[in-house]
Amino acid sequence: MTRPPDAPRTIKEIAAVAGVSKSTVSRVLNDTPGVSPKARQLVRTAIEQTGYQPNRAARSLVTRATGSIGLVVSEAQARVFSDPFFASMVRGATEVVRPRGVHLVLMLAEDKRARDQLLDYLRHGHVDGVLFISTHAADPLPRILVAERLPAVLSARPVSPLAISYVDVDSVAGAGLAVDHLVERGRRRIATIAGPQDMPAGQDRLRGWTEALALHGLPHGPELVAYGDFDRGSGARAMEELLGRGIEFDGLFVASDLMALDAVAVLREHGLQVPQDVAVVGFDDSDAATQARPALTTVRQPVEEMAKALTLTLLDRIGDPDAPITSRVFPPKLIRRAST
Amino acid sequence: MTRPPDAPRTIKEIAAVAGVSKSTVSRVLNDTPGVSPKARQLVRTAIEQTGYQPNRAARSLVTRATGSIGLVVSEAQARVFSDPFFASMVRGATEVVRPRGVHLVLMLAEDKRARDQLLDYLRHGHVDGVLFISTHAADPLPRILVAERLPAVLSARPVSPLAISYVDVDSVAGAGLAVDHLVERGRRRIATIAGPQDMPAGQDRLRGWTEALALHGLPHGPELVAYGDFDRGSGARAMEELLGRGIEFDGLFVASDLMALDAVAVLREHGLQVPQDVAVVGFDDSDAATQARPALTTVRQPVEEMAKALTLTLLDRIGDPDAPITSRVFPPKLIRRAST
DNA sequence: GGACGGTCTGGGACCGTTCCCAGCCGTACC
DNA sequence: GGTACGGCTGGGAACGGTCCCAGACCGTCC
Repeated sequence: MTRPPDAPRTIKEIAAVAGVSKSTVSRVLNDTPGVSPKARQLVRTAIEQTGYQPNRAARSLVTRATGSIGLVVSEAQARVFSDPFFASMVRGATEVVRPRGVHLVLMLAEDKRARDQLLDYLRHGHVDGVLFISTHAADPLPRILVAERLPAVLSARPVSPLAISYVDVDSVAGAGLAVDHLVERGRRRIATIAGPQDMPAGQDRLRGWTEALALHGLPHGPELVAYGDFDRGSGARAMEELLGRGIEFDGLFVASDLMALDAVAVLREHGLQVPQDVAVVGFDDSDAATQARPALTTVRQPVEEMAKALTLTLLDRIGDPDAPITSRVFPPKLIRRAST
Repeated sequence: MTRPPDAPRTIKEIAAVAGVSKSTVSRVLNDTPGVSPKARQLVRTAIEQTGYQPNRAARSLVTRATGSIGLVVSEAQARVFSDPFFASMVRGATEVVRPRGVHLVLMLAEDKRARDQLLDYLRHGHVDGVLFISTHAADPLPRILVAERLPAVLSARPVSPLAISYVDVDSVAGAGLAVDHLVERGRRRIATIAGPQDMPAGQDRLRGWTEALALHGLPHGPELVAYGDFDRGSGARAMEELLGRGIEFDGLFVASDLMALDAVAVLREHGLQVPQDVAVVGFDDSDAATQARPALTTVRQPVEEMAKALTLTLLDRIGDPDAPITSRVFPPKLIRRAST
């Protein structure tokens, strides 16, 4: 396992071992055509035997690329990390990046000062591209990156149209799945706790709820809607508000798991049973949803697959800055559990 | 804000602007003595004006250092990420690393194959050192890194003695704080749900409980102890076990917040009120502890401060491979909430 | 048989730093 | 006044790759 201390460290030494010139070794390393099969094989075995790996710095110096991409976490709070979304995102990105020898550099932009520093940093070519992770709505960073012509991609659809590739889950369809499931379970009056309406995810999930109910010919008036901000705490307030209106409902679709768990707790405090009195469906399929009692029925996004697609898109764009913008919207999946 | 397109990109151009040689510029950049105050100032303003930043690759090539450290996450599950510990760790490390221009490269080692690849990678000098994050007990990676003489530090005390710097919280003292607090609250029969006894944190927290109770002259026999594995789910089993023994207790110290939340749920299912019938103290001060109902009294580790200390230690060691091993144990703090 | 074209090869300039070394200048001392 | 020495400076050789260019070699065609 351990490499002998005199292992070749340079392309020159590999060339000597293989009996070719360093140019040929370089060609083999970069899969450049115009090398005879024999020479190619010679170099390959020499590399194999010696466990040689090219020097990143030397390569960077001439290619002017760093071989690393920034994983920019732009969020005031630590929320992104605790979000299971982040873990899956990292895992997916890592899987794409690892075999290509590209590094994932973690960068935080928690406040304005940090963001300015980061920007200055990115501008100086410390990374070849940026994988942007944010659940935050009005983040100015993506727009700036696009303007700076730095290859970048987004982990969710931006609030306003932007010349940037992103991946997202089909939130409208997801909300539809949730509603269909509740209807199938015999629920006829289905309320919703929606997310903030200045975020695409918030808008789409509400729209999905509305459209699906309309399709079923069921009520979907504003009296059945309360708003939260996706986060813990806001779900409880929204639930109290809904209950305070004195309207009846036997089904509830909540635009995020965290708010849904809040809602379940409040329902319980009011003596209502889940799912007997009110069946509840969340969104995200977070850890908390699995561990809750009762376990939460929810809508899952294929995050890891999305992360892979996103990372590939970024690498494409780095390879060719004029590569077309290719955003992909993934289909969600309903995860049936005890809350419905 | 935007840099003019003709901004100096090399040390040579800065030298021309400042009217000195590139050697002098290099000296100023590296804070090498032997530069006249006048020349130093000249160079400083030239750099200031032009927004010049040295080329990492060129520097790396000659110094044989990469200017980046690996943030190795060695954990089978995504658990590390959802752990608030991770978020604070990253924030602390970032704060230390950013002003020094050092990069944090995120590396996952989820399974054996990934670990082997990672090892190969680390050996080839892709990072200057490793900041190791793991809550897992028997991880072989730290030992290997030490053997490979790669500068590395650990985010917790290793299971068996190892020539490696680490930071940790004083778990014995933390458990003591919890017990003292329960006693102060008038509790006299205090049970515990301990962590796994093959992990330092598990051992120490149990020892702290035992010693504190002994000091107060209160019972601390094995009938008052049940074991879990720190994780969600195991706390419920342990709680059932304690209750099943039919012994009496009015206080409970649980070695992790996640297990504590489980325990509270089980107590409730058995018709017991928290804190009236049983006062409960957890450990970690996780997000979940704040959001629980009732909010959980718990023991907090100063994670961010620990992360900073740890990162500084690593940087020291990178600067001087023979720097002494300096592990630090931080004092915990009791966070009083509604569960006691 | 020579001109030509294609495939493959090797030499060497270059990327932007660091750092060694030689040389400059001014001062202090004999 | 010459020498020694100190602080300060600049030139240039590395570092390990990529890639341009020139040329070797071989087969084909007129």
